Amino acid sequence: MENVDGRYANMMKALGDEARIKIFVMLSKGEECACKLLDELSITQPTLSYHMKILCDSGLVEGRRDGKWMRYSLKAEVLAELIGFLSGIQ
Amino acid sequence: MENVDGRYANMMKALGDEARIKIFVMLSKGEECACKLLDELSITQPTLSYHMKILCDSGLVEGRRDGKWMRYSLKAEVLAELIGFLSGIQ
DNA sequence: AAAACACATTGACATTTATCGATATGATGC
DNA sequence: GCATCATATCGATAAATGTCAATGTGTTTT
Repeated sequence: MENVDGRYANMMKALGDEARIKIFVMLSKGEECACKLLDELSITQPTLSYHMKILCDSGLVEGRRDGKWMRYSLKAEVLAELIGFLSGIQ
Repeated sequence: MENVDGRYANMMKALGDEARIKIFVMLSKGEECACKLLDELSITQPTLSYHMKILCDSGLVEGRRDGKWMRYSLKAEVLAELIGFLSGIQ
């Protein structure tokens, strides 16, 4: 999966899930801790953790530890890349 | 799956596959018949048909019959919607 | 240092997905 | 009308995915 198409396919696969796209939209308001995301969604904590890993692996999201919490945020430049790729089509 | 997030999640799920994103990029050069797509990809004819259905169901692609052939093309306005949605994030 | 908190990882499981061979459908040409 | 070509559908199957309860890990609080 390490060609160009694969990279973008991977990003879109990451966003191709309703829970994850909701998370992504929430993060567009700014950095959020996992616990905050958790109580906006009807999923368990392990499931959230699973989705966050997929989002981070795609490159579209990053997390940092802040004491007990994990704070997640968008990587705007990666999203911009994806938008650029899609805009290049057509 | 009929809320807004679901609609875009569905589009990204459609593009979240390497074969389908390749198809999508091919279609960006203009309308193509299935047979042409088929010999650019290392998949069987039923598998291509399966992928085309997913792309069409997402709204990003449409097909029309032309005699024996099916000609597929991008729906640029739907792609533009998706790009607009992503651009609204961040 | 023990308890509590926030999150990640593991193992299990059901569902979905991608794939194929075989077959059906629809159009064209003879 | 029959053979052929292009595509879709069906049935089967293996692999990937999303989900959870249970448990592990790292951090803070008492």
